[in-house]
Amino acid sequence: MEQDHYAGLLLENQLCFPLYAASREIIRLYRPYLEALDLTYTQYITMMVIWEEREISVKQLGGRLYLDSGTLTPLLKSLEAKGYVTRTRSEADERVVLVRLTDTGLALRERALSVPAGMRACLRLTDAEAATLYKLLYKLLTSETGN
Amino acid sequence: MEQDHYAGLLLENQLCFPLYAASREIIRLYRPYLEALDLTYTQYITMMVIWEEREISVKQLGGRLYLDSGTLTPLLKSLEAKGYVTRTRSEADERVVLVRLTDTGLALRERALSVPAGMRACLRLTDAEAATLYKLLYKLLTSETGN
DNA sequence: TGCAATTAGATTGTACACAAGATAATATAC
DNA sequence: GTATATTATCTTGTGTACAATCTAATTGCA
Repeated sequence: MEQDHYAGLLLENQLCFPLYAASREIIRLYRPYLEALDLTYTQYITMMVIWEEREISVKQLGGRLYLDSGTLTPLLKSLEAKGYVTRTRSEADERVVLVRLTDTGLALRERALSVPAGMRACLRLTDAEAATLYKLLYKLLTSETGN
Repeated sequence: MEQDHYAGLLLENQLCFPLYAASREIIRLYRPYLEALDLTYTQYITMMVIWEEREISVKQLGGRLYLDSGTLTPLLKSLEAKGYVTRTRSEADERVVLVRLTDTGLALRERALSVPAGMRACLRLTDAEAATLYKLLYKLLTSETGN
């Protein structure tokens, strides 16, 4: 009786909890790999976008990463202090701050090349499972904005 | 050529990123529901375990939630300040702090009953998709500890 | 043109996460 | 039985997250 009534509030019946816990566990697994690059996990995924784009505004970066300026501003200042990027106001629109990859930042990409394979080896999922998980996570991520 | 070489470092080819981003998005969706209960998301899942156990040590709580005392100590002090739990040293072992549900904390459970259904309505996943996702997330969560 | 609305970014304040180190209590080895 | 190791928790410091607020620049429109 009571079990049924409160079953919805049991941790083991939540979808959010394994999502939250697994996310933190994966980030924890990245730590040793990323420490060698002097990057945190958030800095790492930020660098991924910058490696791809070479130059991008804070706003666009936030759109890609689902992060706002409150998180990105200090993070980008830190990446700038490490010498991986520069931050300059756009001349075309002074509101915009453009983040640009430096040579040091580009060189870091080479050293980061081994990270993804190392991480994949840590995860005990088959390729099919990983693909299914990937699809479902993106469905979650892109579907709930309407509410 | 270059694309292939660096494909592993593209954000869109990461499994970790949608995991991380979806986790934050779901927690963001919980916010309006939990604000009415004066709980953050982490406090909410902590209360779930305490509602279930009534009394639990900080260590056991950390095992259930994958959180350490550095996170839990201030969080539990905050829950204590709100009147939902008490924190007392175990008499049997003075190293252990026992967290106990108060009457106020128990009453909060009633008000939390509507949260899970409200959240499920926000997620546009079928029951089958949710079940698959749940299974894969727990596989991730429980399988990578060996490395 | 001129001004209200919008936009991009920075700042502030609160709350995690978590590594690293400290402290006190208990268990273990000898 | 005592020295040592282990354990549980707390504390400190760093780095996110994110809401709310602020500022400055740009856009839109009457």
